[in-house]
Amino acid sequence: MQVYQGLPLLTAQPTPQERGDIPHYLFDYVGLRDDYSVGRWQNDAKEALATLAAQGRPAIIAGGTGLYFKALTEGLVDIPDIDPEIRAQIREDMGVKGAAELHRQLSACDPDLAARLPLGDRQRIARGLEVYAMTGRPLSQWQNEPTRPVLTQAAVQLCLQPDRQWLYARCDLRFDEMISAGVMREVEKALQAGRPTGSAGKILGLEELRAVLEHRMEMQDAVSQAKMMTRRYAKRQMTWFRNQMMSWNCYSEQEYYNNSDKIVQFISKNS
RNA sequence: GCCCAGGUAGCUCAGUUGGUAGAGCAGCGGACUGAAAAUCCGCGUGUCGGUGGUUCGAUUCCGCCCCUGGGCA
Repeated sequence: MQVYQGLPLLTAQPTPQERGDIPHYLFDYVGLRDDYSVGRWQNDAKEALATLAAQGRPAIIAGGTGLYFKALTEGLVDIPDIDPEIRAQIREDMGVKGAAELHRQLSACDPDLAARLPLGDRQRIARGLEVYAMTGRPLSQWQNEPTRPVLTQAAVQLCLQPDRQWLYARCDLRFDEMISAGVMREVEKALQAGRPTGSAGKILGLEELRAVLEHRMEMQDAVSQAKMMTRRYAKRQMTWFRNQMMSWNCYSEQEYYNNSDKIVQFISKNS
């Protein structure tokens, strides 16, 4: 979400000052109405890494999206881009016919995928259908192809796993700080160009603040709702980290908060 | 002080004609291959305010006490 333009506060992007001190890549460069995906990010990341490598500078890749890290460490299958019309049609069908009906359709063209997807998983069902419609080949077959990691050089893999209560308190504080930093003005301005159509529409807090601007919701309710969504997201991240990044070096909040020196040492020793 | 109405899960409440209780939201666990700040799947987590009594058995009936809200003084 930090790739999007126009909402640096709401997406908690590094400040201009931070960006001035250290070059940052892949922030603030995608239109709010653009389609974006792991695939595009993977390509952009590959490019940025090559740029840094050419300069002989080390890269620090920071973020909280498990899937994006996975794309880096394991790679993605080389599936062609989907025709926007196909995509739009399937999304419309999803709204009109419902997930269960599309799941039935998926069973016909990709039984293996359908078998492992719940009837309600709109997003993955739609993905399966659009890949088949675009390529004539089931997504489950595509996914059997071997992938190549994007990260070719050895990397120090650090995973921060803070205490749950501490983390939730930070989530709440984060949103309060956004409000006092003037995020409402930022959102109002960003929405003047029209509503985000793609994944940018899912930016945490955007929907709630929009409802406030349109007088459909009280500020107080919007804030607590946005905080709740943030906490849920953090919880999902923790689940991913716990179960998908077990081989990473994990630090709990207590450890990294008090022992940042140790972490810096660890990084410099291992890189 | 008196009279009502309440005290059941973290919250808002339902319910048990007496056999230790269930919804929504919150929360917790899990999945994750191109929308991932997404999309899903699973799971009640409880001294039924306290204390005596009646009863084989009380969260439920009765007494007293405590707390909250409203009314009368």
